[in-house]
Amino acid sequence: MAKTSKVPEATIKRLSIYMRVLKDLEKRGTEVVSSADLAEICNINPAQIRKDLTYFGEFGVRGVGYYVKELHFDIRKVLGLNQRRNVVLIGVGNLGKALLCYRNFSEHGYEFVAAFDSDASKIGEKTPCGIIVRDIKDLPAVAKEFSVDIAIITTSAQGAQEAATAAAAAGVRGILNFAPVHLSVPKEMKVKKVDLTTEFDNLAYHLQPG
Amino acid sequence: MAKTSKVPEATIKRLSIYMRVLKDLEKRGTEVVSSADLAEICNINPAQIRKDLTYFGEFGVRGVGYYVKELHFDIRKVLGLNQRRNVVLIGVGNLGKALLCYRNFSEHGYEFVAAFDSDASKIGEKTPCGIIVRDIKDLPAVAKEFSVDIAIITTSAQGAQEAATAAAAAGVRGILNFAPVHLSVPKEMKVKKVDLTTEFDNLAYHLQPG
DNA sequence: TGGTGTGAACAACTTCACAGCG
DNA sequence: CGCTGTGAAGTTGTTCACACCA
Repeated sequence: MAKTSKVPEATIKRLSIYMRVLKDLEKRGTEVVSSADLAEICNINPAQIRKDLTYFGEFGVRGVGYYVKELHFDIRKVLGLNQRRNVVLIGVGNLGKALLCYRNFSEHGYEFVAAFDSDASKIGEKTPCGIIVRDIKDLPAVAKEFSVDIAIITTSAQGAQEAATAAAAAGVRGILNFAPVHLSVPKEMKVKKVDLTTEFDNLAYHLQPG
Repeated sequence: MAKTSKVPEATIKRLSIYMRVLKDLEKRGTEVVSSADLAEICNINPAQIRKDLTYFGEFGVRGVGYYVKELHFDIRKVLGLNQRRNVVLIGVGNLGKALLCYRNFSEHGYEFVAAFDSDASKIGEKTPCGIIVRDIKDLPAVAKEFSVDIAIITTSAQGAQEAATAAAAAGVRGILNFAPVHLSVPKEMKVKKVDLTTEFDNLAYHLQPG
């Protein structure tokens, strides 16, 4: 199996969606699911689903479909979700505080181990969820102690590049960036950007007549 | 100008990014910018930028570049950002509360006019930012009073479809969905999905060796 | 029979390369 | 001369259609 010939980024994104649906189906006791069923639930073309899966192996049974439990397990493995991940957050503003409290992450195996800010007046502050804000200077020590591999950046646009550079220096390898700027990082790192204002602008565009 | 022959969704997304950069350049007093300069800042191919712009007109001057102020104005117009937009939020959990406090939205012309929940115990509660949680049943009245065109859904996965249906019935035309489910809506509506767990999973995948 | 796995056709988007113009 | 605007080429991702097999 696993001939990683060249997997589209979009496929990875969808695998994560399939996984969530499978988790749900498993909880409900569904044993078998076809690509057509999954397609219906996710609103994705069935052929797309089959193709996505075959990038990583042959998980289905012809004439039957996919065994839910088995496929769920296999996708988890493909995505590397069989271990919990330690996460830090940099930039404890409103959005940062909210994400620290967002329980969903922990349920999916992502654990906040620390939060940082460069604003001296915030350091030592205890966030609603019980995490204490630390000086960004402590990041390398924390990253080493907890083996942190993901950083969430929720600083202002101005502070984001500095945060990314600090994360890179501390050995963090993945960044989820909420600041509205492009980040330059070493090529072995992976950055994903979430740009909420862009999403709004996009809706605004489509709201226009004509 | 404006021959809307068929604009890629990706182009709209990028226009929003260009706009933010132009806003910044304008503030700094830069008068002219070339596609190469913009490309550098946004980390996008220059030809891509020129092509994106020509979907909506000829904004540049050959041999010179683009006048920052002018282009900024023109893109705002294209995106339909010359009016403020009223927004409601449905589902006042942690994430919902945080978004209500997120000042950035207001700075970009998006104004929260109300927040809703279906949980009776939350109704009447005042969020940190001063918005009072209302019964979801009041949505139609509020939508009519304020001419709401965008709803943010931050309910649980279970509550999301119901929220979307309510929004649709109230005449809302755009949805920004943070719940991890596909929403069925009338075809004249536009839904954008923000899936934070999927983003994490994506990072986890890339963290794997090999 | 029914649903997977997959090459081949198709569609969408990106980049190149250069003509055209200030 | 330099940078935009753009057809054409290239690349990437999606859908079709059907062979194949439990």
